Amino acid sequence: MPEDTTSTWENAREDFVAQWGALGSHWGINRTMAQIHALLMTAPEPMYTDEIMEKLTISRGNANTNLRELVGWGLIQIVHRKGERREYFQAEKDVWKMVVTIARERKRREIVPALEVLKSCAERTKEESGGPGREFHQQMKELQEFVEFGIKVADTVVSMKHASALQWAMKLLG
Amino acid sequence: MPEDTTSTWENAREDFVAQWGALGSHWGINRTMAQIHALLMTAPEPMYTDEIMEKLTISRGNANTNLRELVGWGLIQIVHRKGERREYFQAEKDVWKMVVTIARERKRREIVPALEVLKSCAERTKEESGGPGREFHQQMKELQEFVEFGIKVADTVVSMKHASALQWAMKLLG
DNA sequence: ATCTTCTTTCAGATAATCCTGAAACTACAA
DNA sequence: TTGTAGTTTCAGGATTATCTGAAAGAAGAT
Repeated sequence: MPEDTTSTWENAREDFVAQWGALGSHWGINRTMAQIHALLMTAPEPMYTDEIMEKLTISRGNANTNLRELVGWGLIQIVHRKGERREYFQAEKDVWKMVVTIARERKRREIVPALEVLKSCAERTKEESGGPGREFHQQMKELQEFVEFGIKVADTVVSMKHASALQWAMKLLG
Repeated sequence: MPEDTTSTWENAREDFVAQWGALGSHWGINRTMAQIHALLMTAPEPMYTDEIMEKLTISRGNANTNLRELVGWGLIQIVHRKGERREYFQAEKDVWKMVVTIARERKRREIVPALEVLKSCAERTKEESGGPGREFHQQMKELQEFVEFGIKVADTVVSMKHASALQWAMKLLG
């Protein structure tokens, strides 16, 4: 087996990393952060900063910032090897756990603040007695209730174990 | 009632527009596009380009581009008034329909292409007999199946009428 | 055909985001 | 204390996304 050429799985991995990065940037997630995540998701062993820098050809600062960010999201963990000082990083590989984590974080960071604004918009216009003001109020309330309901459903699903969620979804499809 | 000050509901509306814009940009949607959408969602009457330009203080080119984009997403419609040549725009106000539209478009534009890459990654590594290559293959397959399953669930939910979806969700919540 | 009103396009300007690299920092070891 | 290995920070640079405005295009009205 030639050692100087990249193996098939490593080529596929590079495509995966690139696509994950592109997907991230369409969903408001920094491309590099998504790429690091993809890299760690598919890493046979935990990796350390310099390996990641080299694989993605990015600077130390960039790698460090995005690794911290990923730790902040709870998508990767720092692990230590006995006798070694440097930090290694590993990603959660279970897809369901990953999705749950992302859902929790996005809710906390984006949905809840948006909901607060909807509530405030509804509250401030509740005295509107007619016309456009009243219509606006109704609309904000409707939107608020929809989001609150959506949060409840998401919370329920996300608190399930993978198997339960699967079973539940199968029933829906059946 | 003083006519020279902005009414309460219009202040609330401005907050809503701003927040919707911010939310959009956290989810990979151009801020202006989201703002125009918010503006039209809360417009008592269909609006035309110049009104939108003024409300959001944006250029004609920007307004036009993002209005077309919104039409492309199916989130707003062009309407004509009899005897008038210019185009008016109105947004779908039903929240459920709106969510369904967004889900359909994002699936088509982002999820399906990403799925193709997963499939290709899995396909290209199916011969890997062991070690990291095999692990990678398994992971891609798992991810692919998860996404395909997610798409099925989403399609099912999205094809429901609002009332059915609500009923179904209520049962889930217990 | 020419005018008028409205729409579209796009090159260049602007703004938002992201990245680099070097210096500062931390902590353990000798 | 000095050295070494690793981590963090952040000012300035690079890149990408977005916006402007003016010119060109379209189509009904006269």
